[in-house]
Amino acid sequence: MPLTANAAPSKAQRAYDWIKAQIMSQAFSPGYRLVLASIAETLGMSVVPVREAIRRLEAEGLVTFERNVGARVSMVDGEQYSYSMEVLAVLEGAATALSAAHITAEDLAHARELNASMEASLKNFDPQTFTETNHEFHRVLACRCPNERLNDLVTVEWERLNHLRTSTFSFVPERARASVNEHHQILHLIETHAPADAVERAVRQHRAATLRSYLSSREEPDEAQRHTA
Amino acid sequence: MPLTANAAPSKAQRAYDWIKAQIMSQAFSPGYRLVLASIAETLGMSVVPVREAIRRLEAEGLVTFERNVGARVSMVDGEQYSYSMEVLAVLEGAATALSAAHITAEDLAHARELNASMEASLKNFDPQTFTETNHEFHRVLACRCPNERLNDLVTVEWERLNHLRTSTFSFVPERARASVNEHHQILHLIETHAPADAVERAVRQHRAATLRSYLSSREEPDEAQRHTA
DNA sequence: TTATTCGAAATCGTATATTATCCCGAGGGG
DNA sequence: CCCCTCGGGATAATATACGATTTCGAATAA
Repeated sequence: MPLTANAAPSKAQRAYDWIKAQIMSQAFSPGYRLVLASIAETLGMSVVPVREAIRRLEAEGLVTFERNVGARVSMVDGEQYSYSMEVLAVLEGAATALSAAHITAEDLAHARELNASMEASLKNFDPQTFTETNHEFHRVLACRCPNERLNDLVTVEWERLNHLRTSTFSFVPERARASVNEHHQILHLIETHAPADAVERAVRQHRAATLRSYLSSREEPDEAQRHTA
Repeated sequence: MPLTANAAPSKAQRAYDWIKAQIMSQAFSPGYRLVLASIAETLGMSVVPVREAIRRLEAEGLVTFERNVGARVSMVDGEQYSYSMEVLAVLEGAATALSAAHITAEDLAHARELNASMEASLKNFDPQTFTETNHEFHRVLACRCPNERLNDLVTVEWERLNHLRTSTFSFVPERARASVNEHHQILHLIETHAPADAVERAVRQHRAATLRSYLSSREEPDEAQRHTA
């Protein structure tokens, strides 16, 4: 029996986890060049496991790869951001609808608590915290979805959006209040056992509204700059 | 300029393409053990590119990996098959709805032709061909969807289902006729510029119906065996 | 007979070494 | 002054080598 009952995750796995963490924490921001040798040295391993880790991240869409040039953290331009938001609207809507029937009273209480916390933080608004709590809120509502595959896809899409600090609420703080109110409505629908497609519509429109806020906010900066300029 | 205008796709890429092709063509069927060294030898390369290829396939869910043991083509049990079908219903519904507004007359004609071909092949029914044409039909309807990310996800999910020859029509040939009829309805909705959510509902229910046929067909074999036993 | 231990074969995991490719700057024509 | 060509440095791509782990069968003891 290998006494390594501890862990010994493979180096490839460690590399994967580490790089992903760096990306999520914005230590590696979009466009950052991932140099195999230097990452390998930092982690005290050879380049082989690092390459494998990067391949996996590539397949997940977190990094882009160019032959003979190397990998970099994916740039997600406004267009791709919109695409991912749209996809997330669809996936999360479906996942939440499927989850609704299995939501427990504790889940609802937890979600309510999270939403209350978001409501409370509307003054002293911190986009970072707000976004995280928002994520947690939706995760709680969707987590009872029995379709594991769907859950995975929701997670991947969240991560894809999250690695941009672009989290919409940084751009559109005004959207936060409306968001909290829509959360109330979604909770109400679930609590009253509304039809699944009503839940789905509500969640999808909730996210679609967030996307619209983001998109219209990309127009205004031009004007704002024109004022200050 | 490198006169290698030819191609020279990287070996890692070649390995990826080759393995994926083997899986899709059922040369490597679910559960097949992917041995690095033998694949490397077959392709005339070392194991390193093969490992990278497998890591990418792993991230896509086509193969599963176990530490110190190796990779094998993913087994997709009935449950996972259902999950993927459900996900595909959601994704394809959304993609087709978004695509509908941009569908050209040629696209419609092409789709109609494909459906006619499916209808014609109802006698001399060949599940394999029918499934392929069915795939092509839906691809044509969804391909104008401007959301690239959504298109990618639809493709991945299709591939995930496809590498099982389980293609539902092998189990439930009776479903084929109903399927063709539903295709007519979907075409009609798109042609008459029905609202996007009507198209989405139609496509989703179309696939959900296929899934139901599959699920109920998994009950009957027991009875059939009881008769013959 | 059955359970257990030992060991060899197969295969994976990782490091190191070698080759190929790209990027960029310096130097030579036009 | 600008364009082209030619190296050198950085880095990726691949090969080879070796150590580590699992697997499985055979030999042995209960």
